[in-house]
Amino acid sequence: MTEIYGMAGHLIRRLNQISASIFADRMRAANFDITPVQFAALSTIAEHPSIDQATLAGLIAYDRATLGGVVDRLEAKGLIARTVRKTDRRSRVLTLTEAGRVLLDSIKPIVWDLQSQILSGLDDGERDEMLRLLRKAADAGNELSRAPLQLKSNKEPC
Amino acid sequence: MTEIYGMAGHLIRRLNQISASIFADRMRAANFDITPVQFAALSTIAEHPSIDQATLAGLIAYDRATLGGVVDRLEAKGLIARTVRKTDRRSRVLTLTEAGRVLLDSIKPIVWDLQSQILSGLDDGERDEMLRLLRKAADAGNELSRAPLQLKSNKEPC
DNA sequence: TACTTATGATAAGTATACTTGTCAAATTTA
DNA sequence: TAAATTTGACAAGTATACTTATCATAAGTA
Repeated sequence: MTEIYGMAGHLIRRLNQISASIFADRMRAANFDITPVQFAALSTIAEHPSIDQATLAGLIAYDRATLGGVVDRLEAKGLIARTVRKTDRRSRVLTLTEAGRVLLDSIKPIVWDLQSQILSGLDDGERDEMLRLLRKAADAGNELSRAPLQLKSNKEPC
Repeated sequence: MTEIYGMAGHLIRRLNQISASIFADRMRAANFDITPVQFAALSTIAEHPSIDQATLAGLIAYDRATLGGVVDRLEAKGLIARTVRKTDRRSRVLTLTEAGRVLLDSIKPIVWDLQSQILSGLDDGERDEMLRLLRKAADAGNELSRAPLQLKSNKEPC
């Protein structure tokens, strides 16, 4: 019937919209004003204190320009602090504030819980297989993305 | 290690970015200036001549406001014509122009071909299974999306 | 040490992808 | 038929998600 419905790209886009909607709904229901990227950034800063923006962008697979805006908003909300690194005055070092840590701890269980809702149409076996295939496809296509995941840093660890 | 990497939402977002990048690369390589949504709109208008914007939005799972901008750009490029419907002066009726039809015919084979590239990390069996699971998950989650797919029209057919 | 190159960040511009609100026109209901 | 509701489209505002360009600072090379 309609041509696009079976296309991989179209289905992935729709599933991404569903995923984003669920995230927004659950956050709003719990009275938190946090988007998916903002969560990814907060979570990764918590695991890598004093990370710089470019490295963070690589770890969550974002381009630097987009991440700059995300970081602006997190700073405006008082969830992170941004300071110039002494050893390299070009780079801005990111750390969670106390408010940021408290918020992250509060939303983590919600974010974990909502993951299964995203694939709620699938049974347990299908969900496992879907996650395996998603991981495999995303890894294989990584370099085709405009903002590939970059796990290796060419710097000393933060 | 890093918490977000195994999450369904994160993987779906990355795969969507990969998909969008591949689409953009292939269009640019063939010297076409068309985005994925614009293709979805053109393709669906071709299948439903004289469709109105709201119905089109439902058929490609977009909200009306976003689609308004997409349609603006397609009209500005001379690919579609937008006229006021006589039987309902609120609604704008969309049709492909000759240029739109020629363009659509040119890019269709490219779009078909690029679908397999999106899942190039998977073997044939895995790809079929992935498409099945994507379809199942997207259908099940449809109503959770902000812009659900709406196949049934409450109007007479266009 | 001067010169080149690379890198972190930002700025400006485009295109989604939504939200809320408004307006006009149509439909339904009273 | 008048009033209430619904609906199609658009406007304004926010947040990604990119592109290209620029700037400042570092690092490497001659």
